[in-house]
Amino acid sequence: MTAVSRPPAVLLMGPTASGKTGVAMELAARFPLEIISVDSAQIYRHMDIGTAKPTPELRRRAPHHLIDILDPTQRYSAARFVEDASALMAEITARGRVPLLAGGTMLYFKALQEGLSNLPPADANVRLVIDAMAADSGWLALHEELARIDPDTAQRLEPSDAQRIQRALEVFYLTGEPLSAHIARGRSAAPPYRLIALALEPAERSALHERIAARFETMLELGLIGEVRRLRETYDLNPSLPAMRAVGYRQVWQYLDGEIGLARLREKGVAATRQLAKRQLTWLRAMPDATRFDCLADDLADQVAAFLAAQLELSTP
RNA sequence: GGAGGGGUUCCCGAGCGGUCAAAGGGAGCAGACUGUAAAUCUGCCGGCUAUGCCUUCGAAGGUUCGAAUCCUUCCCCCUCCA
Repeated sequence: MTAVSRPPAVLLMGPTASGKTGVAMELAARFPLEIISVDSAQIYRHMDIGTAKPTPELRRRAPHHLIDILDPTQRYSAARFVEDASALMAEITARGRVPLLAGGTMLYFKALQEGLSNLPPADANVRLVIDAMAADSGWLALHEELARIDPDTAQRLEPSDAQRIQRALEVFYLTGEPLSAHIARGRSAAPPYRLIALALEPAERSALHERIAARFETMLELGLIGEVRRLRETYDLNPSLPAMRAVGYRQVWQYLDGEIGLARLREKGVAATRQLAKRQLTWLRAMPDATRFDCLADDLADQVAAFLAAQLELSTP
């Protein structure tokens, strides 16, 4: 199969508050697309305001996938995303439509494009054991332990990077083989699509910062605090769950616990969002194959649509 | 009017004669990233013609070899007594 004869799939990437949803809706109105959300927070049900989830109205106008697929008590992963997204891409393509993968979870985009090594999934029990070991002897000791069983990985990980040390140890305990050995065997193949990667980036960071501040304020007005309160009443949640560590939710959690006041909640919520956007932009810069658009442009949707029209033309000779 | 406390680098805040461009935290900037990724971690963070120089600790003087640190006056802020 030549590159051009492979079916197309569009990747719409951008930092938070860059206007991805609006562009995606506009594209869906003009092309036969189905949207696959690439968002580690919008997968959660009842987390609507803080994740800036597309409204039911928008979701009726175009098919959306991978939204509201888990309860906030559950965990997701890059590997599951690749699985889910790949299956959906195949279905959508079979329907004669084009998958539009839109979102801001850059690891998921990367995993989809470059594949993943064959590694065991997370194991809650093993992680509990490792946590207990860390509580007992400290992460420094676990980093040393890792250095004995997997020197390559230990060297590349900071002794302070507890999360990755835990994962590396977990892989070893589950498989008896060091993480680096698994990785050395390569990655799964990229999905058989002609990927059209689009990146929304602000020409001016400060303008994005203004949008972020305004949007967080809007979220508060829409009842973000109440949303988190309801989540706490409905589910058996705790602040270490991935869902409750999401930007905004983590800060509201602290507010509801009385750790911070409203002013501080605003400050911390907005700052956390800016920091997220910054990390997303770092990912984007490392993806040189993406075609870039200034997300602050007035005619952004038109620009993207025009580019996409030309690209899709190539795919349907 | 009287008695105290205080003004420190973008913010909070330590420093209280030299080892101070000034702890620590926050924010910001840059980066890393393989089943937690809206997570986790790292570096930088007054300026420069840089193993040194220049500007900075409310303002202006002064003491001292040497001051963010001591003295004087002045300008603000807070608490308390009237």
